[in-house]
Formats: sequence, structure tokens, C-alpha cells
Amino acid sequence: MLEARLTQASLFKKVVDAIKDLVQDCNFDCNDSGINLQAMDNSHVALVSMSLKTDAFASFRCDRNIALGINLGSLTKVLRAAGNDDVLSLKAEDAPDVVNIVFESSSQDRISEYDIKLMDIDQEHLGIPETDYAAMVTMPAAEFQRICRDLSALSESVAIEVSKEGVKFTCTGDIGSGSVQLRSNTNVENPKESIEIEMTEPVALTFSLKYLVNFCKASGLSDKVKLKLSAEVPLLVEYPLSEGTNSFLQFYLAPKIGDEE
Amino acid sequence: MLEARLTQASLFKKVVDAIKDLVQDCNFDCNDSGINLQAMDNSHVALVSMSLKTDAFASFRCDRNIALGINLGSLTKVLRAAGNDDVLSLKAEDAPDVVNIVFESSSQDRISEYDIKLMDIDQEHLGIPETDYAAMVTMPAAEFQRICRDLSALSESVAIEVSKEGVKFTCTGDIGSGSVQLRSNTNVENPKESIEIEMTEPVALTFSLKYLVNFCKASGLSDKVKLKLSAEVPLLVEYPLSEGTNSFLQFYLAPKIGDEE
DNA sequence: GCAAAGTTCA
DNA sequence: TGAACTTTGC
Repeated sequence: MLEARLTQASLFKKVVDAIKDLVQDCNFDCNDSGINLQAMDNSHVALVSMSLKTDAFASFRCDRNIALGINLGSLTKVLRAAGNDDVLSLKAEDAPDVVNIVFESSSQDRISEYDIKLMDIDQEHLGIPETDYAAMVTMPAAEFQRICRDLSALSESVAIEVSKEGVKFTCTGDIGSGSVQLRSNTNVENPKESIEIEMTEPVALTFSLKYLVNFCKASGLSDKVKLKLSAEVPLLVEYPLSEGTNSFLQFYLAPKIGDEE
Repeated sequence: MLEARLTQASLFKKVVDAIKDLVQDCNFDCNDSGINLQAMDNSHVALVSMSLKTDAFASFRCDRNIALGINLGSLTKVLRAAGNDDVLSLKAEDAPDVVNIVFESSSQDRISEYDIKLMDIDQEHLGIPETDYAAMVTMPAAEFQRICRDLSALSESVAIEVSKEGVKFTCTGDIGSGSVQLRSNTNVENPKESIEIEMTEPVALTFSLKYLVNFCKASGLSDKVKLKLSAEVPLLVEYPLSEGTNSFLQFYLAPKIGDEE
């Protein structure tokens, strides 16, 4: 059986919010290392990968591997009933029909309990190869969100170019063109604002802004986002979850081919 | 060529925000005295006139007269990408196809650059006659905005009556009637709150509230607004820009005839 | 704590 | 497309 307890329901709410527009139904794979999720988006262009390790939970117990096939729309409806500071518990039997979700308000005066019916979802196994990325950019999540939103006003796609000086986001559309250039910098006074670039070779790739804007819904989950790029390989957009637990929410997005100019 | 630099992108953002709902496309006329704009609104009831003198810029250079025909919708999209405290630069060639807009964040770690395509706009020349107004009211811009917003809940139009005692805004609608009366006063402790009236003869005119509410989007640009009125002549609503540079944003609105009761 | 902006729903 | 609600910045 599974019994997992999160002290902040908001973490789970935000994770589900960030992926529900990409994926309708998916398996939450539970085992003794935590809860994992991997799913392609409906058009098979993007891939979501989430991992909540046991340390991210206030308490965690899972004796056997359990796959909870959940409709994210239903889950969203239920999670809407949770206060952000509620304690959230997930419970399931070993061969479950339902997942049981309990919210306890911090004052403990209110306990809400929901059961969501599970579904069988074919586990299309997704081999994500380990990649040594040519370039890795760490930047404030809010800034990345801002850039994607700004540029999406001009174009459908954005070119991301990483060089040792910095990272440049460029796009061209009907009304004109735009570019945002960030210089790598270590802001000592305000480390949240730092922009870090690790690079073995320069990379320039083009991606759909619609998807990037979508990924950025996860910005509330983390101060920082990591962009990892290599030529001809999907971009990896990574948000760390629950600092120091190795938990993460990752999005992969295939580059647009032939548009890179 | 044109090369103009504003230390506060927010000034330009707010100016464009305040006029974009009145005018879709218009010429920014650049010459060695600064940047000027004049345009009728789409229904030819209101007129916008903006003048940014060279002193309003951190640096300004414009060798020849250049008319930049810009779609304000496109410009808004681009300006949305500017931080309020960014340094904004406008650049254009002598016979330009595009205007180049650069935002530099105060930390200088971020440089965004946009090109907006220009369009040819027929310069319908707008002769605005110099008028000696019968009455001139100077009041806090926020207060004028509040009054217009409040009264627009009741009616489509407002009567503005200026007498030597003060100014009175009156309207009548289906659910009832409303009026706001302001007495002229010089608030010595808080001069921003002063209401000043200069008058050669009493005036009472009626105007569309929809337009006035629209004009009030400029309230963020200035603490004060000046209302200038004369019988049978358009109302002039004036916001000074960049204190002490003679720059301004003006709106003219023709009175409603026969509605004055 | 309020106003403006964005997002979602009708 | 507009309106209401939520969210964010001042």
C-alpha cells in the first residue's frame, strides 16, 4: 500500500497545474523511492517527467510498485478543494481501484477526503537517454517565463543561442523581430538573480514558444530553472522541487528542424 | 537618423497605453525638437496630441524630419517586454523600414532588442487652433479619474460646469443621477491635492464619459491634469510629461450638442 | 491593502 | 469576445 504525506498541498497542486494542459491521463508510479511520472504530451512533441523523492514527503511508505492511472482533469478538480497550506495525504491499496486524497487544514479543524477512480493506462515506456548537454543555463524561473511570454507576442518559435558570453533568445514575426540577451553573471547580493552558464560548445536551436510558455506554468514551483541544450537533441527545461531532495519537474521539447537558419 | 534615449521606459509605455485604445496606427514625427504625435480617434470625435521635447530624453539626436508610422498594437506588444526601469532607446534610419527599440535593464545584464516594421500613414494635417479658454481647472489626475469612473457607472455623459466657486460634474442615468462638486482650494501642506480654477466666464458643457474614462488612462503619467473649456469648443484634457520639459499628452473632445439641458 | 494585469470561464 | 476571479506588483 501507498501512504504519502506532503506538508504543503500547494506543491502537488502546482505540479498538477503545470502538466495538466500537456497530458490528460497519466500514471503516477509509486515505489519505495518516491512517486514518478512520465508522459508524452498529446501531440508527442513534448515529454513531462516528474520525480518526487521520499525526502520531499513528511512521511512516505510504499511497499510495492503501484501505478496510479489518474485523469489529471479529475485530479485538478479535487485539488482545487485543497488549501495551499493544507497537509495532503495520498493513499492507495496494492491493487487499487481508487486513490484516496485527504486534506487537513493546518488548524486541523477541517478534514476533507476524496476518492478518485483510477484508470488503466498503457505504460508506453519512454526511454530518455542520459545526455551530456553541450550547454546548461541556470536562470531565474520568472525571467525565463517573462522572456517566453514577451516573445510569444511576436512569433510562434524562438531560437535559443548559448555562447560563453551569455544566452540569447531571438524570434521573428509579422510585426517585426525581437531578441533578449542575458549575460552570464553571479549576483552575489541577490543570488536568486544570478545567471549561470556551463558550456562545452556553443548551441543554437529553435523551439515552439507555445510549449515553452506552457512549461513556464511551473515557475511558481522554483526560483530557478535550468535549460539544457545539445544540437539535435530535445531541450530539457528543469525545475527543482523541494530543495535538496533531488525531486524535479522536467519538460523535454524537440527542436524545430530546418528553422534554425 | 534618429537616436533617442529615455531613462524610464515606463514613460513611453504609459503614453502608448493611454492612446492605443483611441488610435490604431499613427505617425511619430521626429525632428530636432523632439517627438510629436497627433491623431484623431477612429470615430473622429477625439484628438490626441503628444509632444516629447528633447529635454525629456537622456540623449536625443535627430538630423532630419522622420515620420515613423507605427501600429500601436504592435508597439504595445513590444513595450510589454520592457521593465519599467529599463533604459529605452529608439533608433531609426533616415528613410526607415523599421524602428529599432532597445531595452536595457538597470543591471545591464539584460538587453532586449526589437524591430517593428513601419507603415505609411497619410498625414491628415490637423489644424488645432490656439484657443483662449474661458475656464481652466487644474486638479489631481487621480481625482479626475475617480470622478469619471464613478459617474460612468450611471450615465454615458457628464456635464462639466465651471464657476468661480468650483467645478461640478453632473450626470443623469436610468438608475438615478450623480454629481461631484469640487471647490477651488490651495492646499498649502499638500500642493498635489490643490484644485485651481482660472476663469474669465462660467462654462457648462457635456461630454461623453466613455472618452473621458479613456483619457484618464494617462493618469499615471502625471500628478495633475488640466481641463480647459470654452463654450462650443472641444474640451482640452492635458497631462504634463517629464516636469519642466514642456512635454505633454493632450486629448481634445468635442462637446455633446443639445444635451446640455 | 489596493489597483492593475493575467487567466479562465461563459 | 467579454466578464469575473485570481494573482501579482506598488
